[in-house]
Amino acid sequence: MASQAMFAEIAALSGDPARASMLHALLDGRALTATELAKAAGVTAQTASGHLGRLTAAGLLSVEKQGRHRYHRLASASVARMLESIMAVAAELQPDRARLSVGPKDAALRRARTCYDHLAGRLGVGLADAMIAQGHVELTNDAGILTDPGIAFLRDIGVDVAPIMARRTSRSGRVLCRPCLDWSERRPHLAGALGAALCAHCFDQGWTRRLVGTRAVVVTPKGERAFRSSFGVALDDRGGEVRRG
Amino acid sequence: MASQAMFAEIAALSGDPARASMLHALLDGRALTATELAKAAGVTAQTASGHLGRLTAAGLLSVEKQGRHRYHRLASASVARMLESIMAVAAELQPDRARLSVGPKDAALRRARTCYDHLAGRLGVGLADAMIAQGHVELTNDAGILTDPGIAFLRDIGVDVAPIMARRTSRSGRVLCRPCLDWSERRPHLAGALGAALCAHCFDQGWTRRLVGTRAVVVTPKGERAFRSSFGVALDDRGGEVRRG
DNA sequence: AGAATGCTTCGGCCTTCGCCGTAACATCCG
DNA sequence: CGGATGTTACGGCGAAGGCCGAAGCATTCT
Repeated sequence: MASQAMFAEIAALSGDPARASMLHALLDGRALTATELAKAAGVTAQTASGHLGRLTAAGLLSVEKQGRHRYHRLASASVARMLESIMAVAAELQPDRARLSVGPKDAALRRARTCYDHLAGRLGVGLADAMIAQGHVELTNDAGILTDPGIAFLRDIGVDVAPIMARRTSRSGRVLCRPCLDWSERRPHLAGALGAALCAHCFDQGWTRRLVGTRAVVVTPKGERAFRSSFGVALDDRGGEVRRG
Repeated sequence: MASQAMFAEIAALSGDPARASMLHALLDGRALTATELAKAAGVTAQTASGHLGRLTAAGLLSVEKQGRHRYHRLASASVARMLESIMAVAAELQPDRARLSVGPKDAALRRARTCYDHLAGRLGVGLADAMIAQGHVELTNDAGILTDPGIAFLRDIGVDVAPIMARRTSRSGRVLCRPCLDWSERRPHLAGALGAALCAHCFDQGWTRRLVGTRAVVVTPKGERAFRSSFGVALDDRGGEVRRG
């Protein structure tokens, strides 16, 4: 089968440590330069250039030329989903001891991060849990549904629901959404159009801010208040559970 | 990050052509012996043994000893999902010309095959489409929902709905189901508990039968009648579209 | 017990490929 | 127009690992 060779090629490209680091860095959906990616992977610019060339030639990355910079990004959402699914397996196979002995950078990532176009980590799972508790969404590991009160809620807090509504089913008009297994929390959070819209809203409103050079995001004081008042979510700074009020 | 190394290891393991062939062969959910997998990968038994040892050590496969045979299978559903997601990317990146120039084995695979625990190919997509048309399920690329008439329908034709009903959401009791992007049809078919139950029923009733040494399945005459009468689905043998009556 | 089958281990060959140093090309800046 | 910065091309080094033949266990069959 022809696609079998393609399969192996894609997996092999993702399987080199340096390239894996680059893909990992790109998993937050932003476009990064070759130099930034070289630093992320811990290799020289020449080596990174070679890797990026191969990833782009295969179609996993797309490049955008801007002046003397070349911005690389994941070619499509399906590539992001593939990376997520590999991470899910990695998390599942990861011995528990390795998950406990991690540095402060990991702690920040586990607290809140972006996952291509939506929020993940304790924040992402916490927001999902809050919306479930309030009857705004229903979620399983396999699928999810956004309820009418949930649509009203999102509209209330100012989320642009148009891209979400565009995906409702043709027959009943119900709004389905995609869950994404959180590799650090091992529970589903909101992905798909809903997760993307919610994430975009958080950045627009200044509730969250990206940390440079990492996929981690910080919750601003304004965000703390908003998440508490609108969602009833408070993130414990000392690594504990998410609390719902 | 510790999981980053794990990520690269998993992808690298999946990225070798011989191992990719083995994983591919195991994607139908059955357990195969080392010799069968060696033949599938086109390598000698010694080489296959080495590969299988590495895949098992990493946790991607699980082994079951039975007499002088050792049966290998995918370790978990998340591994199967990962493989599917890589295939989805491969299908997306595949140039169209390569998809047209394929042999008869590919034709059989595209007509009907298993995808870990559910049906795929034109048959899988056709069944999904039929259930959508009759209002039994609603499906998007991201998620799906099984309607009350759909539950009744499945019960009518004798499907064991218990494992499906066990997954309904806690609040409203709605039954969500997982779509899976079909790499040959590029459209979603039914996966998750619903897809697994439906697939199991097809084999139980003798509607479909596995072809030895491949993931392809054949539709029996009895199956032809059942699919036509219960689903309104007829598969065109000459590679055309699925027809709904 | 002896033979056959399934699988694994070991040793050696050989290709692949990741890496960097050097150097060239491209773009922006003063 | 030089100089600085970002990126790519080339060549060579070295390690990793895939492959097989030969041989060794383990299990089953006769």
